[in-house]
Amino acid sequence: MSATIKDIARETGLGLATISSYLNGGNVREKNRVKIEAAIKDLHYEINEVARAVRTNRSMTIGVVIPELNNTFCAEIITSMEDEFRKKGYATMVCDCRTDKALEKESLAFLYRKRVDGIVNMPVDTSGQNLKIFESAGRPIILIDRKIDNLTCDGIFVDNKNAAKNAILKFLEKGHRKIGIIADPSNIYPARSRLLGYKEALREYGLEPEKRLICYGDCTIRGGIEGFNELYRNCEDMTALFIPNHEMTLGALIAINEKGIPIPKKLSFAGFGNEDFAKAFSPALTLITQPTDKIGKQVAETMLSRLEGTDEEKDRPPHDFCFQTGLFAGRTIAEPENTAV
Amino acid sequence: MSATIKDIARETGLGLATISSYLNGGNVREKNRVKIEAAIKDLHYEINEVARAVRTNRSMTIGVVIPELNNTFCAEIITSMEDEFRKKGYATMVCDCRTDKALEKESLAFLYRKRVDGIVNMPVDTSGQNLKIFESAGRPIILIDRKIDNLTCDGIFVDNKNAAKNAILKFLEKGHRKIGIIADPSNIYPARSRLLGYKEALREYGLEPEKRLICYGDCTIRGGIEGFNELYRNCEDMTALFIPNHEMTLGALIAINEKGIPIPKKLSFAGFGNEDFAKAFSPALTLITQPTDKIGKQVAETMLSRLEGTDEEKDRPPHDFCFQTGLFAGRTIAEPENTAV
DNA sequence: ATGAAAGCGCTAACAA
DNA sequence: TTGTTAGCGCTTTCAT
Repeated sequence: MSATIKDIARETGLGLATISSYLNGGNVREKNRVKIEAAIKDLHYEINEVARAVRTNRSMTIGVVIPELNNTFCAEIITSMEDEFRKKGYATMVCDCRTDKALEKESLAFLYRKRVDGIVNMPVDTSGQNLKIFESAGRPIILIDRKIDNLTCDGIFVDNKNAAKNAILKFLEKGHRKIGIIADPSNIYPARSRLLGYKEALREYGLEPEKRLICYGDCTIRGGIEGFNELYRNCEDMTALFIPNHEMTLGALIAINEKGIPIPKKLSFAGFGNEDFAKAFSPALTLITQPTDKIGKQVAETMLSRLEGTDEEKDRPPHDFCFQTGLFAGRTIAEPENTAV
Repeated sequence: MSATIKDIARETGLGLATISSYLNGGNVREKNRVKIEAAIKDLHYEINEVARAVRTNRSMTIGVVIPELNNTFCAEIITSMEDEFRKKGYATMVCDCRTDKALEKESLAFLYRKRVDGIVNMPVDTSGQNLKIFESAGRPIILIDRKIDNLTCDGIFVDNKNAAKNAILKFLEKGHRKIGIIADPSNIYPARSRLLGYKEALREYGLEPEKRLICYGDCTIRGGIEGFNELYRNCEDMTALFIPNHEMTLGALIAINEKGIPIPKKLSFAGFGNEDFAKAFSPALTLITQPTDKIGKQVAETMLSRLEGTDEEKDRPPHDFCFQTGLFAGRTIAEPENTAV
């Protein structure tokens, strides 16, 4: 259907190697360059990157497996890195595994069959088993947000412990002592860190974390709703609430509205999200923001240096990058109603 | 690096054709099937779809070009269709063109070079020029949300006129007469339709649309903020506001909050978005919801029938699908403060 | 059912 | 600089 370099060769009377050389930026006699360009235009020739890929063993594609595309954090990161990848000629194949381990495994295998040059993964399964095949094939792996042991790969993380700690300290400074949290139950890196930050902040104020104030929810809107309801049932004295995840933040807000609890009058609130989201609320939400754009760019930069860098860059030992979060100070943290306990 | 069918052939003592036949579901003697499967496991063989693609001239990839991934409407549709495509073995390559015509053109060419089997586009440029190459290569094109003339392709749309009309009728029923709208200025299909719905609803109530109540904003958060500010400046008597786009809805809410205008006491409000978003607000927002999941599934189904359907399905004349929107009835539409004009 | 061989569109080594 | 040729990993006739 479409024209091939053979067609160009025939039309120009030149050999294949000359055309190929031209296409790859090699030196071609001026006279021939003109001829080739005319033929390309004439035949609407566009290079076939699939054929090139089979020959060079480089597909110029990057695979990405994430738990939910429908998740601002993921979508923002992808937007940012896809841009960088495309600029360098790489297409991005994104698989949304719906936070399902089996689907994640399948997606990874699927992308391997597509021979992606590198893989970016925000892993649900942290055994690393499904990524081994990329490791043995020498294809770079970049992890986002979650660590995996025994796997040679770079990682891009957020200082979740500090993020949570700072938010809780804000509450404590205002006089709150009964601070609820809906934590992520999974044994993954950011989940543990966030809970750790919560506990550390409390201990700095000489408080021991209370089990009943810590409740668990999967990182979905539904998880946020159910988590809040559970917390509300068990802790009538809770004066502040922290939600360390964007989707659950949305869920908790839904549940809080359903119960008609006024924020921050009856309950102070801090969650995860971005600034625009925070400002759309009245009063504006106090939210921890994640530098998604930076994360995406760092993922791309790291991947590209593994793929196209100098030998020294390629062989550099695995490196972890860690970004600090921001805090958008809205108006949802007030003093508790009864400071006199 | 990775094993090839040659390795399998050597290990089993069989010919290439037999292995290939096995991989493609052909008949293989039981004894050989066992041998092949053992070798595959032994060598960690995974089929190389790039090589297969160059041979079959089918890359098993679908290209998608959208104006913004960071846009719930787009992200939800992609999530839904990517799922369907992957189930059938197709990977999805998404390019976010940042609502930039030049970048869209480049993305389309980029994906053509990757030889995607079909292209899904929510076009920024509605000239259709950039899609012609897919048309002549016989690769199916599916348009989302916006029409293009003189292009043989299917389209999946939303009944925007009705959506807008219904929202405006809600306002009118409550007694509102000064209803503002922040419209999309572009001359594209859904933009025009939404404005048309606005006007139709007013005329049904014997009202002539007032120019000063119609303001324009590009479909971004910033556009929503600026649009509202302009409207607010020019129309102090406005009692209701309709925003026919999700991003601008967020922007308008931000601007409204900044001015401290209480909703719905001083201003009734309706916008675009999804139910979870609506319920997170207090009071819950009245929003028009779009059936993104259905849209995504329809895109995939239509594409797959063009790609793998019977000859009759492949040659069926272009078809437009149109979905109805929903209306989530929140509590942001109240009676205007001064019904007695 | 299986094997031999050609070829998809391209790159790369070698010669000229 | 350019042309010839081989071959990337696979599928696909065509024999057998």
